[in-house]
Amino acid sequence: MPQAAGRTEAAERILEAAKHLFAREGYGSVSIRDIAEAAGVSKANIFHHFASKEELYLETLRRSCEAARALLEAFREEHPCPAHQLRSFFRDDLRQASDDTDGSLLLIAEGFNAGPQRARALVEEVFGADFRRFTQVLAAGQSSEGPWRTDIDPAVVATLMIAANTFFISHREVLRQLPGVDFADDPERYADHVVDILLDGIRKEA
Amino acid sequence: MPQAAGRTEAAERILEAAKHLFAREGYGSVSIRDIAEAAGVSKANIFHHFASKEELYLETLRRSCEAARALLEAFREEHPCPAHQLRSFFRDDLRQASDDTDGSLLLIAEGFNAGPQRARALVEEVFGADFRRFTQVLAAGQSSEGPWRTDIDPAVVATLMIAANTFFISHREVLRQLPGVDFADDPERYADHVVDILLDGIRKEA
DNA sequence: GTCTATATGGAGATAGAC
DNA sequence: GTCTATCTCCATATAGAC
Repeated sequence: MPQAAGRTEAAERILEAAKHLFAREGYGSVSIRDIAEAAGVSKANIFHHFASKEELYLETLRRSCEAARALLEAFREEHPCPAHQLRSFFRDDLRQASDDTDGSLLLIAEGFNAGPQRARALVEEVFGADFRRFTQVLAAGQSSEGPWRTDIDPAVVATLMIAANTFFISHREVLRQLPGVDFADDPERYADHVVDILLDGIRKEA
Repeated sequence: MPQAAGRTEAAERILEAAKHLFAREGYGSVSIRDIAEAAGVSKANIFHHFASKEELYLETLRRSCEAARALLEAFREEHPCPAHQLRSFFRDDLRQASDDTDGSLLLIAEGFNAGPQRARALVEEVFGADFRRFTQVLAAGQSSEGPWRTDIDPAVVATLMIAANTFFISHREVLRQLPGVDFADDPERYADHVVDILLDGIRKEA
């Protein structure tokens, strides 16, 4: 029962196991033996399907990129009110990341301290689309007669949202341990809180 | 010329090299040989000073924790206005992280997808103190007659600030590649933009 | 304290039978 | 396509001379 990209069923299991292990342990800490055991195949079988460990890793990365993009497309939904749009976008963003935690961790880890080449590729493949989505709705809200201040840099707000998402996904357990945090397992509540703050700030209306 | 904790000069060089490599490449991808070459000593010498690779890693981690805490203490400075305090705290936070990028990367990577044990230790050693600093100034600003809204959860704001810091440090190169981002190499400008948004939000004053 | 030399195991990868 | 058996190399770690 071959899968999507013409992969055999075993190859799929290998990719699944590899993705999970790479995401959780990191490339260097995962051995082919680990992956073989998790996937229920022999080591040699992995090299039959993939040229090298590096190639296997890159394939999991490619798939996670594709999945992220596909989910992003799926969530697209327009709404006239910019504030509503921002909230809906950010909720989607967190939901997508939560729906594919391993894939998200893989992408975040890949961007972690990456060099220019890898960072550029990542931005082109995933972060950039997300970022643009945010800056576009922000720019819309700032257009003439829009409801938002024009002295705020949309890039900063978009960065803040991506940072909020990234931290929530990659440091979940740290979040759980922080005193007074009761939203570590409720992405939607977290998302709403964050958007509330971004919209109106913490200062009282004069 | 022995250093602080009674370490010999070579042990210090080893720790320096290990910290840098672990921070940049990740534990699993760094070999004792790599560290030995970077430090200019033999492999055996490393095992003379440190019981194992794991122990060496843990020592770099301990030191980064200490350094982070020391820097945090050093920056402490009170100011009557909560908004000023928040800004000053967040600037300090980013400056501290920038001043010891390797140490910060080490701590962030350690928190990345950590299990409960490691996450708890990290929160007790570093993230917790930072988090508390933020929530305290927030709570102060929310006290009766304080200038801030009381319907905002201080924990969310603190999380947002730590997320903003973490992302800035660990995904710097991604930031550089994002379109319209001109603050990737200017922590203070980034910090000020972020605090401006947190204080007043992006919505126009009605 | 520092080194060279070495032990031992596991890594990534290949050969070849089925 | 899948396996067992094997190759080679490099990993962590130790022994022992200086």
